[in-house]
Amino acid sequence: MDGGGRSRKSAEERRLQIVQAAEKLFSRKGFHATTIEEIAWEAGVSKGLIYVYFEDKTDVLFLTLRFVLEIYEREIPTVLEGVHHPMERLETALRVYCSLVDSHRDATFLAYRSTMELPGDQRAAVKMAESKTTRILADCIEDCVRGGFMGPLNVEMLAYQCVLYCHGWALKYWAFRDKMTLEDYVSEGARLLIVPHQTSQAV
Amino acid sequence: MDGGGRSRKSAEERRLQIVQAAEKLFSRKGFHATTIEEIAWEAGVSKGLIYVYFEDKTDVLFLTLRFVLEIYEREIPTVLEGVHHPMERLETALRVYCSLVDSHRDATFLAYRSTMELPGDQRAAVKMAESKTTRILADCIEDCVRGGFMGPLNVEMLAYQCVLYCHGWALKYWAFRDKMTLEDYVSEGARLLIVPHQTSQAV
Amino acid sequence: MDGGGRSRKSAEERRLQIVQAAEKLFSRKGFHATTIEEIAWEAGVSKGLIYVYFEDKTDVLFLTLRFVLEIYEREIPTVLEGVHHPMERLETALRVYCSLVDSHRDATFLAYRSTMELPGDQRAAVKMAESKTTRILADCIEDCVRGGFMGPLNVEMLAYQCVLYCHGWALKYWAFRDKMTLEDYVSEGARLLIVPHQTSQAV
Amino acid sequence: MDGGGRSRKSAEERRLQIVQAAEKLFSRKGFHATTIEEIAWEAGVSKGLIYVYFEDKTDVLFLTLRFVLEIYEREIPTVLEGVHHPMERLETALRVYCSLVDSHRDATFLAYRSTMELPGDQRAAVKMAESKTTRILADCIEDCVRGGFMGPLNVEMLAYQCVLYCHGWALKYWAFRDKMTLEDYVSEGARLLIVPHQTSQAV
DNA sequence: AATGAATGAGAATTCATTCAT
DNA sequence: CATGAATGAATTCTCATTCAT
Repeated sequence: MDGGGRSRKSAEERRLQIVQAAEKLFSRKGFHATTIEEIAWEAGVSKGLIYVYFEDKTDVLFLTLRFVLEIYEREIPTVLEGVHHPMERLETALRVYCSLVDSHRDATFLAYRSTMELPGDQRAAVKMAESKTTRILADCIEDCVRGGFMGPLNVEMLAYQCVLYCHGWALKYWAFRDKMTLEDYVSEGARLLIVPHQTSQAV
Repeated sequence: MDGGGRSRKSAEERRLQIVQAAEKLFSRKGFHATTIEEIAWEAGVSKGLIYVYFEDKTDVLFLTLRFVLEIYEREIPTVLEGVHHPMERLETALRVYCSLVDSHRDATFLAYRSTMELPGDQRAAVKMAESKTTRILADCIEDCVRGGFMGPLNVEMLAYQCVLYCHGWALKYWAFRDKMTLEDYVSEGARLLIVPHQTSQAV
Repeated sequence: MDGGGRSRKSAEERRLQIVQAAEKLFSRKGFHATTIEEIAWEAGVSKGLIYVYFEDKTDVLFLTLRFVLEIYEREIPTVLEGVHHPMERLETALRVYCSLVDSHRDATFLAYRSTMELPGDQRAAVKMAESKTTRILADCIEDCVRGGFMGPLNVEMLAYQCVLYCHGWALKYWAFRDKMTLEDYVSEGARLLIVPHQTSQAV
Repeated sequence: MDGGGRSRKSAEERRLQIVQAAEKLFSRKGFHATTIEEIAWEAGVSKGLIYVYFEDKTDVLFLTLRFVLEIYEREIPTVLEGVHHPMERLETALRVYCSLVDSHRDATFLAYRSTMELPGDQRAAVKMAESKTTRILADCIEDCVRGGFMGPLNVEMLAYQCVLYCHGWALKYWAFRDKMTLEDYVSEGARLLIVPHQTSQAV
């Protein structure tokens, strides 16, 4: 239960170790300004080992981006588990998403800066991963609409707008940082995107 | 007024010629994947000449980004000139901005991808340039608020949201392209951001 | 005689197993294009094990070349055993040598391509091994001369010419393959090198 | 006639300069053991410049081999110009070829060692170049046959045997060097390959 | 004896930048 | 002004070899 699985787990640990070093450096300095050697140093391994666990440098980037995107995919549903009212769920999703973006501001920006460096299939995979997270928001919105809490609307599109809004906190942090807090940002987002109610509700 | 000026104007033409070549290539392939030599070819000049008009490669990038941002700064006010009603002005600004983004999708994306490649002072200058465009929108919003067409709100922030929304058309074009037209996108933006009117005030 | 010997025999088997994998790969792809890891795969052992049985990569090459050269040293005398007339022996040796070259074309070529990769002493050993095979031919020629079937001549030199001729089938196979069969090649060789008989002596 | 041509000629000079450095090093140490940096040093240019004049390292090898093969193609016909009797021409060709091989022993060996390192099309081009030289010998042989100085025979094949014989001086120099002089080698070759006369001549 | 994870020296190649003409 | 030949720092990637298990 422990001895046999160690070697396989160790490989995963290595990957994680390297990906985390890469996230740190890519986020801070960008893809091209970061060398494989620096990642190796940061991860505490040798240059050569990186090529055992990754195809090449863009593969490290790919796995790094996936790693970050998976955080969203994992964390948002976890927090949503305890929330049941559709509108509350949507607002919670937005808030959690924003707060995750805040914790991974540079990495989120990195996804925008660097996805184009990936070869076509990996680029597509990254977009797919982002779409999966967007789907979570879309589901929340759909529930709101189905429950009559929000008027009929283009669900997909609103979901993407929510995502963009959340990412905005990373993309335009330099502008927002001294104009508002994350709290303000989330509230404003809720006000703009979660078109509060509907005339139907006013009845 | 002409003889002496010709050489200066010619220098400006050279710069423009190079910057336009750079915009095309940087937009298509990214900053790092574009070589100085390619820019020289595209511009029809020699490699060496680029170093007469630019400090180094990032300087070309800087001027290229400035060049694109100046389009916004120049075009939006031009179109607004003939529009007078505050709400109409805001909506027009949004539409024009989106449609300029549409015409310069890759370059707009480029600004997000590559601003971090610039040295600190140039990076600041790019942000400043963007802020100037945002200011145009902020002024429109302010007029709406002042005229009572929109409720009291954080003008700066809404302005940035508008900008982000417009940029979103470039940033998430891969997702939007097969879900809606630019028209739809603009309309939806107007609906979300130009808070319908102040219903609360109407009661 | 068996229990203790088994491990030694096993070690020899290991060596053989690895050398045969190496022969296959070195012959096909060349020394540098073949990695130790590939040899390990082909031999069905681990990378590390190769270093138990060989000093380093060139040592594998050395043993591989020796292995191939030993085939000649072993096979030619075996076939000659049943042949007694000096001229017939010489012709047989030539034919067998050519046909062995044909069976090990790539490996024969390999010896020419790669002997220089070996350190001095191993290089000398390979040349020595080749000289031993040449000696077999030289002995045949000497017998012919001694028996008066061939005129007086530089035995050593002719022997080397015979060897070169046989190797020629591998070295210039690309040119010969569509101009003649191995049979033709052997006949022509016999005609050129086994100087018809001593016409001068017949007069 | 001089000034304008200088830049173009200079490019050819550069190539020659690099190829000669490469010939020296590749011949001495082999293709893989020679680094681009060493070639650059030897040629007195920078590493980078090599990539201006050559595609990559194998391209340097290709041009180097071609350069050597062209020596044969150029020199043999030159010497043959003054010789008219078919048999004398053939013998002269053989002697000149051997003596060129002697002057470029290592490079000739290099062709055998390294042709396989080339990509398919360049490999074919090298073989083609060698075939062209072989054709020169084949023409000589054909003239001998046509003139009745040599009996009917497989011209192509004999030509290749002559070539192989000449190359043999380089390939087996380690064996021949202390057994005979180049003169001896040539004489022996003439005796073996230029099947002196024909019964017809004895009449 | 056997494995294969880890290392790191080493090489090819690229490209921004300089400078003689 | 303009050119493009020349440079060399910087980087990715490979692979023989070691060694703990």
